Amino acid sequence: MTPADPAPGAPATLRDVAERAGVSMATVSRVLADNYPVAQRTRQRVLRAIRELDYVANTHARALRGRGTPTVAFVLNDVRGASFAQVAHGVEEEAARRGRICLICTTQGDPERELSVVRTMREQGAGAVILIGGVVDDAAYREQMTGIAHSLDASGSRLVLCGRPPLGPDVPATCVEYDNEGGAYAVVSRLLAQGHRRILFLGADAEGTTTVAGRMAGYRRALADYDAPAEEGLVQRADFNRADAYERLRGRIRQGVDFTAVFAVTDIAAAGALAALTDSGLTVPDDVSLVGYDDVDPATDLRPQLTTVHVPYEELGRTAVRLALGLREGESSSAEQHALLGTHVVIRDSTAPAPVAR
Amino acid sequence: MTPADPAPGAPATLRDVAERAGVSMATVSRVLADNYPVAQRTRQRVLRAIRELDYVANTHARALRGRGTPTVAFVLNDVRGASFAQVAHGVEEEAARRGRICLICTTQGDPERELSVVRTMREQGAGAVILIGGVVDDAAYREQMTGIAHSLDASGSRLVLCGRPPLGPDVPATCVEYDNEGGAYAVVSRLLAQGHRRILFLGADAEGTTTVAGRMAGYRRALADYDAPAEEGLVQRADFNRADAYERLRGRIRQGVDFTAVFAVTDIAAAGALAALTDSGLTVPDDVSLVGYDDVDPATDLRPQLTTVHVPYEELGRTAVRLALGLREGESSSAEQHALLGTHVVIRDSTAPAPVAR
DNA sequence: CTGTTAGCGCTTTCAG
DNA sequence: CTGAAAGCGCTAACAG
Repeated sequence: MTPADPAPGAPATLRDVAERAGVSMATVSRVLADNYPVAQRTRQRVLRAIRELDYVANTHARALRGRGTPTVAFVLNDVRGASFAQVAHGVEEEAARRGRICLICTTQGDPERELSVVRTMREQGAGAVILIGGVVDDAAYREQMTGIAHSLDASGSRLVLCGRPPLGPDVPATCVEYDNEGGAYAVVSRLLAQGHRRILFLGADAEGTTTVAGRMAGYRRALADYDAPAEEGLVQRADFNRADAYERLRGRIRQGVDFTAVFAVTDIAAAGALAALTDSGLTVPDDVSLVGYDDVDPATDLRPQLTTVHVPYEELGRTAVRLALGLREGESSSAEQHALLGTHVVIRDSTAPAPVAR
Repeated sequence: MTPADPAPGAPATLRDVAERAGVSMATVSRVLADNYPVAQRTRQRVLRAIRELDYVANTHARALRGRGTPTVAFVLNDVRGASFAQVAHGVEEEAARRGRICLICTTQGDPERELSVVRTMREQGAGAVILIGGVVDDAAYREQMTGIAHSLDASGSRLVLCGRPPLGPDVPATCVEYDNEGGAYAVVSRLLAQGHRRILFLGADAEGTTTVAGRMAGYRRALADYDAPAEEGLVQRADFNRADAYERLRGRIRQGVDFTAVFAVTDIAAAGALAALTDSGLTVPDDVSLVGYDDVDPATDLRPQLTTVHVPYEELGRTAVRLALGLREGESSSAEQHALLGTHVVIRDSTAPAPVAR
């Protein structure tokens, strides 16, 4: 074995390369960085040594020295959700375009774990930490997030809240929202304009996460504007998944159908709702109209096709990265550190005018 | 400003903490690691300084010194695919359970980018690099992967091929497959047993990726076993998405329906196929039977419900992590570095006996 | 053009 | 129990 060979099991180091090429470490470093004149012959020798030893630079040592590959951290509940996956894709895309690598971490909806993940990201030296998904917006949460925002800011990083309300004017955090409440208002208004008066809200959560709260606010505002009843009884709880939406609505229907339309809080819930309605012998939209929220791909296959609210999820992810990184690079100013993306209703076949008599 | 305060914009370092607490860096380090006796009073002082300075340890410096948070890298085409997202979830889960953080990277199906991502992961010092998704299994690919496997092995890491064929006995790589060909054989056999003879294969790709090739092999073997015609004309090309499957099948139907069943290469393709059949005035399963592959969640909403092949995607991800990390930790032996998970047919409502006459 | 040197922030012997 | 000091692998002055 050549003396310049690295120990087996351990990766080759810059020193190994230097020894094998018969040059100094600095020269190897310069060949790698390619930002300094190096003689052709020397460069060739170094490159050969690199190839022979299958050398790759150690990111950690680089990062320590200041020149680390800046990463973008993206924290979400669960990769399996279609809408969050879309945001993740937007983030990945924009991060890649800017030569950043992207770290995706999941929390399984546990705020505890969210904190620990953010901490890890800070240790990691991420250039931006993007958080997405609804949360329970209480004092404890705001305080904690504000702390994180300041910590991140102090380490030269940036907190981005995506699809969550802003923390306040003095908190150094970027906020990328979509018009959650407006989308709900628009889609429910449409139902009301079609003569529906009793509209079931399906998918209220016990905790009151921001996403659901916003959609419910839009629902309520629309009802108020049309003088429709806003009974507590028309708000139906359900967990954030298809199965629970199905079960809850089936149960509800068994106790009598006192509504002519259903506003499902997500397309996934709408899928469950559609099955529940159909399985109960109700026809959509003739007997009951149905609308969803999110406009995710899988909803394409619902029959009748679902009227829903389109959310620009991918754009949300791209914007988050753009603003956060742009800030450090002078592309965007701190005045632009709040974006509100529009939503719009997509009309398909799951709604019809309310039946005249029931 | 206290002299012990770190420069603004830069994170606090261990030295800052030490100065503020009036102890040596070593002591702080020991408090952090909690693996050495430290006097109660001293520990309290240190902890307070840590809190006051909002200190977090620098991962890179730690990694450099040997005690880095070992990461698991997961490389896939696109987070938006439901099946890959499931694998990703399995990986996340198992990695988290073992205290590893998980780095998810996407390649957009570009082999070039796959290589560069793997390289980055090696620089990063990932404990395992998990690759998933079909590939074109040619000599160039095998050679390249073999190289990567050896490189990773030499750096104390491990390459895991997930849902891809193994590279060979002498290549230090872990392989976690599912019975791709067997699943296709089983589901096509079922169609044949129901009297279907002319079964359209929908979703052949021009390149011949391993996933499609395996499913096609199962299809062919089943046809052969039942003496059914294996005409080239019954193999229909289509890209890996719903829209193309729809278009291709519509076009095909316009030229005449010379088949009684369709085997769609994925559930997503099946969704497109179902729409194409329905839009062409054909009833599933009365006129044409339809089967898919993957058993992903979104397929739940197809009507009629789709008969398909279940693939244990989440388990695939968990197994990948378990084997790769277990190897280094002595839990699994190198003999177990190949796993073949089973698949099975899930019978729902999209198939029926072949019509007697057409 | 190339080599020497001084750290980046942390852990870990080895001496108190 | 605590501190001093040596490096992990790399880059960036500073000298040749």
